[in-house]
Amino acid sequence: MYIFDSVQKIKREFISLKKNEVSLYVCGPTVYDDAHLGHAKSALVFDLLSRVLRAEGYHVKYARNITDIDDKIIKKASELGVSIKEITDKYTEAYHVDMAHLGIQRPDIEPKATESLDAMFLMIQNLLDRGHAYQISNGDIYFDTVSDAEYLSISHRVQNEDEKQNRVLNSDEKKNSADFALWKSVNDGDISFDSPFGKGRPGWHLECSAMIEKHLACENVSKYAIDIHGGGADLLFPHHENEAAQTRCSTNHEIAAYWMHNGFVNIDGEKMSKSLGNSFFIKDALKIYDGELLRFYLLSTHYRSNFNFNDEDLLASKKRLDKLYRLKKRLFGLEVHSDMQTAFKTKLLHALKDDLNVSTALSVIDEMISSVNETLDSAGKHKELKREAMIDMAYIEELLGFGLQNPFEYFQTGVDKETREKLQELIEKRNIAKKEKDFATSDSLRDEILSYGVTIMDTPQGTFWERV
RNA sequence: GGCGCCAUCGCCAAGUGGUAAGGCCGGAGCCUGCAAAGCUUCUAUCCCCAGUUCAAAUCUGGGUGGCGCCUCCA
Repeated sequence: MYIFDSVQKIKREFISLKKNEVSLYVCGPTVYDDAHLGHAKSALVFDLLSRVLRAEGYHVKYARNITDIDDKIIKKASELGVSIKEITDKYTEAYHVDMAHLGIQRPDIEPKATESLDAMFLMIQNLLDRGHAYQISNGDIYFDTVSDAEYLSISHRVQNEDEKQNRVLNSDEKKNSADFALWKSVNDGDISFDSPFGKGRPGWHLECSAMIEKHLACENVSKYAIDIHGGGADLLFPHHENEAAQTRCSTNHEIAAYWMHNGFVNIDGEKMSKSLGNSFFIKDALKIYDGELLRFYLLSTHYRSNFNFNDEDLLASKKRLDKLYRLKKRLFGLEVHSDMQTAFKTKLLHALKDDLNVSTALSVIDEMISSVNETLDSAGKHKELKREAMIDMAYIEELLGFGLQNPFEYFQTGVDKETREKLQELIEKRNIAKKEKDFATSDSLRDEILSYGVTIMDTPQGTFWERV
């Protein structure tokens, strides 16, 4: 397995801290609103990663957090006059529903900030004890960035002159403008939590560091807490930089051995943002597109590239996914359960092992589809070939998470029962006309069938219709 | 302004030193009563300039053009 480490900025061979085990932590959503396509992309990428690692034989411990303490949640709750739990429960559930539609497996652990406060207190106390944090007069606790010689080693940023000047100009008690809050004290009756440091709420960077320590970190094994830490590219700074600093200074290890950051999703060439009014929520996309198609499309480009979501490309993806299902149609009826290794399986995994090279993986799939179709065309009954193709298809389902539907239903989704029956009736009539070589009638029947927004195809197995 | 990423066929997109994968669209053909589906086949020298090398899309330098982060963000 090779992984592009976005901190070292090179592709590195992946060597796990513990033999055959991988700990993976991905920054999950802040649950104050519906998830958009960007959340989908990130969840999809790391879903794929965990599948590939498992296929490689690793026992994967995958954690993706739910940030359920956050100023935006509190703001929304107070605006609506409800508890933050009402907000977070609602959007956590919505997140799970969206992810399920995209075929994303649930992570092994889904830690919540509200359930990890003990770990945060411990970390803050450690940082205070070790002289990496300080409390100011209003009760806020800050991380002292100057006390960490390695600060900025994750993002490779350099402190500029402005920031140094800010330090002097700053009227508050922060020692350095780059210092960030570990604990915000709250005295104004806002929603807050009790802590050894007084009432308040944790800084958002702290949540992830603490949850990693609590749920994933392996002690005394190496100089790293976990194997892989992932998230969106925008999290590299300041979020991950600060996470790394907190962990480094409060424990005896660095936070992660490998860092992975996925690229952004843009809509028709524009950045998704609320101010532009083009946030594309998953639940809205699902009203138009099949979840599996969205999975296929969002996964079709390398995870590190930025992704430009648009209808034209999505249609091309649909046609590509259709090919897979057409082959599945041809193989329909065959039941195969086998762990048999095939050349295809080896090639597919090999592609994905290379930093999740999905493009190559898809080309391997396309070539398999073409090759099987070709053989099937040239010499009808190839039982062994069909069996092997079925095994290969099952592997695609397992590794990439698409191709799971019944192939006939896949092409017919969204057509009601009444129409189905009508179509079946028309097809039978047409087949009779065809048999009698009454092509004028059969063609007019076909026109009628087409008017239902479907297309038909005559095959050796009979006549089938598909939604256009 | 600081740090960084990217530029490959009409479109999407791999390849990162050894002579350009794959998909969509399009052309031609096979199959088909005609279609559809499937199959066969055709279509790029890699933004520009200079350099390194036996050899560069791949490395170096300089342009040009996109984009990201630096504030909450997947």
